[in-house]
Amino acid sequence: MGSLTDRIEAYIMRLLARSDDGYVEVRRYELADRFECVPSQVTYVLSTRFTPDRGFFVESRRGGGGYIRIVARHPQPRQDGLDTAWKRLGPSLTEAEADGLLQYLERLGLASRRQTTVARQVMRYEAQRLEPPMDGVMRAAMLKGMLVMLSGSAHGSAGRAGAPPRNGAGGRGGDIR
Amino acid sequence: MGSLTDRIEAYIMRLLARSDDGYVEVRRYELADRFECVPSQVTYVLSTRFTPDRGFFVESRRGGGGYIRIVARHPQPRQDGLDTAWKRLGPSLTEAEADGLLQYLERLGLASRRQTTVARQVMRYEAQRLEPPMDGVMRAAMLKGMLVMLSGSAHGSAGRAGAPPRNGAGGRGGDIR
DNA sequence: ACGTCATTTGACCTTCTTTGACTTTCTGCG
DNA sequence: CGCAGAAAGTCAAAGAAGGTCAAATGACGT
Repeated sequence: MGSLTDRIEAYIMRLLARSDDGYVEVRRYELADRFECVPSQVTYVLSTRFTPDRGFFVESRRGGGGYIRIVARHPQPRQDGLDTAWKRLGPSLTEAEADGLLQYLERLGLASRRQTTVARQVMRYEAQRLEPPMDGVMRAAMLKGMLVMLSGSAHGSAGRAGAPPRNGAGGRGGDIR
Repeated sequence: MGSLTDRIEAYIMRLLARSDDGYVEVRRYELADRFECVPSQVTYVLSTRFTPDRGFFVESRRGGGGYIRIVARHPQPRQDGLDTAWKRLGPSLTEAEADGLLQYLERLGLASRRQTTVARQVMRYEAQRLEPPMDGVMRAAMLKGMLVMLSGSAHGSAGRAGAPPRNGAGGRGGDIR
């Protein structure tokens, strides 16, 4: 457990959580050195885990004094993160979009790993039996239901979140800037 | 009794019972090794015993550091009326049915007045802009999302949202299948 | 015995991770 | 300007899991 990639991801996540600007700068070779791996391993982690899809942006410079800057789109776990979530919620969602939202909720500590996992699975299961236009509506609706529960206190609400997740909509080539 | 499949199933069940988050992660080859069988035997057990309609979801990842995660929809066997609620939940719901379920949740103290009210409003609003076959799907999905949040974290009361961020390493999300 | 359904196995496939050789960009300095 | 050195980027091959599928075997009911 805990592949190299996972450990590096966790490390960067920790740095991000600690910084209050919502971004961190690292040296590729320093990371590689700390984790005793080849530099390109770092590139791999960045391109598969810190994608725009998951709410991150990566910027870098080569040459002397080069660096890699990782910016989190949602820096502070804030209570009004819920509003943001509602705003990101349209009438229909693709699987990737729904996934991004679930990860977002988990990062903010609004939903637990368990909850997001179950939600993801139920969505999959249900989507498979629905015709194309409907699956998106179903995903959006499920998310809405989840948000509704988060928005009110019944007794103790949601569980707390665990560690930062990852998952994948297969980070396509790291591209760009 | 005592078929290989049964023993592996029992073993996983035990792991699940012991975990307090309602899910466990295993390595396919480790299980195969422990039970001295081929890896695909494990796949067989999972696909015949840990199915969605028995209340389980399986998520996995290939490649280095791969794993198989088994999640129980109801961490605590059958607490509250959650299970009943899931059963009453088909692929589609009329407004009246959805309403009945919301009342049911409220009666059990699983959802607050505020939550059910918001839910009802959102459903109304959304239903109005959907074509006939879809509104029902939407209602059912919203309820599913609500139930997912309710089955939150293992021990009923669970953590309070907004609890300490903490979060270090360890995260491993997963792909879904 | 015979047919059917559930288990076991095993050969082969797909996906994710790790490595390493080679390329492209920058910065600084003659 | 042009070159050296410092970073970071690319890409493809090798390694590590897990998934599939169908054939062989077993269990059971009629």
